[in-house]
Amino acid sequence: MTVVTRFAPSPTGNLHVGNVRAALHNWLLARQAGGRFLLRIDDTDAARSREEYVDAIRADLAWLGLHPDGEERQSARFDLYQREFDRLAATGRVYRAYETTQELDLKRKVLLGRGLPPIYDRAALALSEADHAAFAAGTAPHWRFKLDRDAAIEWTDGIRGPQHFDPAQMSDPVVRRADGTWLYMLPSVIDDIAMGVTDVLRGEDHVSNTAAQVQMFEALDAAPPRFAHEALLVGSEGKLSKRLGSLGLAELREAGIEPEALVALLARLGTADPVDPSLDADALAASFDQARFGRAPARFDEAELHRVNAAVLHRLPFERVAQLLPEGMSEAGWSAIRPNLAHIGEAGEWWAIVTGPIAAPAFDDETRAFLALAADTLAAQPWSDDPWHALTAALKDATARKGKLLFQPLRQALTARDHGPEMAALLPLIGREAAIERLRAAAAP
RNA sequence: GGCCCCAUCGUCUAGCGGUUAGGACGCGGCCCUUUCACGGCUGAAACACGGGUUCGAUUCCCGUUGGGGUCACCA
Repeated sequence: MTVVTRFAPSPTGNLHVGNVRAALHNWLLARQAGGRFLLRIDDTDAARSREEYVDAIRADLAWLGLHPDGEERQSARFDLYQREFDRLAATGRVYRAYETTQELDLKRKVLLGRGLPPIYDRAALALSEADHAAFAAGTAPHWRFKLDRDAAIEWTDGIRGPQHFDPAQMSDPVVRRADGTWLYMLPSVIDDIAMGVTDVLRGEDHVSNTAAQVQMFEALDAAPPRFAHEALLVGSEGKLSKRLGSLGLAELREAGIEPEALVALLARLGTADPVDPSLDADALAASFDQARFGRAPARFDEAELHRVNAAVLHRLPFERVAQLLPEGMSEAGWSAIRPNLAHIGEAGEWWAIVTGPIAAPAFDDETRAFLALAADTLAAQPWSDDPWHALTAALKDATARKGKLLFQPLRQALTARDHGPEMAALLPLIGREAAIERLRAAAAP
């Protein structure tokens, strides 16, 4: 059977690192199996869902290169939910309840206060038709899914192994609000069935949802998909690291992170496998393995992301970055400068140094004389393929200078910097005339 | 509080009764390089604690401590 995975964000905010990891892993899982990766916009909560977030999610996935093979939208599927809901109502698997939010809150607090788990007491299940009629006059019901408390819930989790849940320890989940709108739990199951989802890979914050949903699949006469729940990511801020929910893609992008870097890190973080900055998505997919992920929360370190970013940058081909580079920067320029970059934005600084003008430091008399000689030497020499080595070799013969004393003044006069990309690569980019000019300027008193 | 996960170098982790406790990132050193970076080699660096079980525990069991998740008319 073809593998079908899905990423099901709700458009109530921008994607963050945790979301993206889930999306990426589902994409990798589908891709390695030659299956399909679907995007499902879980916008059942009309009050919190916003169209701009839907667009942002699509844009973020595109930026990362995680192109969905299909897209669904829950707000367009309410008819389907109604039909399936009716089936459950007919068999008594959903029931009406009338407690207000405040009442439920109170019940929970009382239970918690007595050291008991806050499980719904099923009071509504004992209501008679007369009770319902009485309530119906003033209150619209919300609906709960009736868990089968006699059926132990079990599944083999792709990451956590065999799972057992006692339905008696769980509350019957509310699946429909009093205003008739849908809650996440049931539509998700209905859609997973309708969309043919074979593998549900999500964060471990969904484990208890899965327990309830396993019974929903059965109640709808469908076999549950394979489930896998991965440990969440935590931030690296201090000792009390919090769950990572805030770090958005937008700010990562602004910080100069390339999508390939985020993909490379997120594909491996939590496993023992080395992060692979090779830019090869197929290789990442081929080696993706749920079972290799640890079950303890992994720390997401932004500093590490920046390191991976540098490694990725050093491999990015010119065609990939041409649009992002300063006007006029050539492929040779990219090749020369690339190894010295941590973020692509820095390319501009170096290119500005190549194109000039530059503000070289002041030199002492002796060094100025040397730089004047360098200018003359360069002017007298034919411009070769490797002018840097031709120049330094000639100067080495003509003067007593060598090593740092030889090249450092040249670098400073030519680039106004103490360090940087290899001069052998830089000098041809600067060009003969400009180089002579810079040396003469630095030699002038 | 109930339930569910988890605990190995600074970090991510391998390990599935007897290992010089392995790898990756980071860090130190060396090499390469007429700079920095890149690259190559190399070094330092860990089994949370207390009880068991066993000839022998990092490994199995129990507890303590510590982390994470969940218990919504959010997803």
